[in-house]
Amino acid sequence: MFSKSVKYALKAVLFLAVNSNDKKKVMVKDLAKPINVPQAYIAKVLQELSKQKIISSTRGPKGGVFLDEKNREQSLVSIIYAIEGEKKMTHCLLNLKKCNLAKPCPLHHLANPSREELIKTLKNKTINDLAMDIKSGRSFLPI
Amino acid sequence: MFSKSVKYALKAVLFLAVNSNDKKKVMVKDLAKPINVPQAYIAKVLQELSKQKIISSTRGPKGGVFLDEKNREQSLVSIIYAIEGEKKMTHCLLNLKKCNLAKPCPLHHLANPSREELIKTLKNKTINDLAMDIKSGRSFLPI
DNA sequence: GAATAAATATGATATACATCATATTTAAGA
DNA sequence: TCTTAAATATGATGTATATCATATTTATTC
Repeated sequence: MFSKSVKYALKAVLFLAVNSNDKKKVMVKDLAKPINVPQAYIAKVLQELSKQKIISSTRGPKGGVFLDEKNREQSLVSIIYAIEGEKKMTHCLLNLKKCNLAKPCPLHHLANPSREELIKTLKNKTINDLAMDIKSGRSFLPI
Repeated sequence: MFSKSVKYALKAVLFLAVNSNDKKKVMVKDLAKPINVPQAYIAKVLQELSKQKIISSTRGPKGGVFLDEKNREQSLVSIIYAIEGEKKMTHCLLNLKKCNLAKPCPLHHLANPSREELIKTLKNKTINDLAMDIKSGRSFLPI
């Protein structure tokens, strides 16, 4: 479904949503272990997220990565698209260039409703929404 | 979403559904071009499908690959699972081992309904169903 | 039963994705 | 302003997926 990089990114951002704020930064090495992702790898993913303003960071001593209020209001798709681009989620399921509503591929009408439903859901949910679910015990972020 | 191998498999099977039967076999080389897939690659995929009885084949002169009546009644998921296994479609979206209804991951309730809807749809549709769509002009299999 | 034409089996190469390692930049504190 | 601690940039290695090539098996036809 999603690439590993996207899964790692989602886990990292959710972890930051619960465990950081502009006063409380988290070092990459302290984030890698609890979400069970290789440190060097998640570091690279975080760099990309930082570049695209999905997360915030400061360098040097007392530095770290974190989410500020603006970051928290981003949608979940923004994370996915930041890492693997939009096409992968919206492209024709059979990779047909000419697939469209007027000339749909055999899977188009079958699968697109579910797919579009999923995308809509991911567009409407913010990082903060999910963080509140975790904080209130409605969902969990285990290994 | 799906791997290339799965996409190629789906295209190949749909092509066979429309262009073959037990009296009319298709050679691999005559199948590769119209569905725009490298011949040597689709050959390998077809071998796997044949081994798993998703498609039929005979060797030697006048041989080829084709779908018999039984093949046509298989569901679309059977093709997907034959190539990439079931886990990939049903596993937790964040790859969490312990994700389940009692302790759901943050994406669980969000994404699973759409996902299960899609799987159900793919389970209920047979290859023949889609072949009829193509034959009647309701859907298309272009490049 | 020999020649031929097809799928099948096997393995080699290429490309993309995942992981690891290290040098560079930046900010804090003494 | 020097030292240190953090993220960042860059590149190297490993692994899985995709692609290519070739030898083997099997069925047909003469």
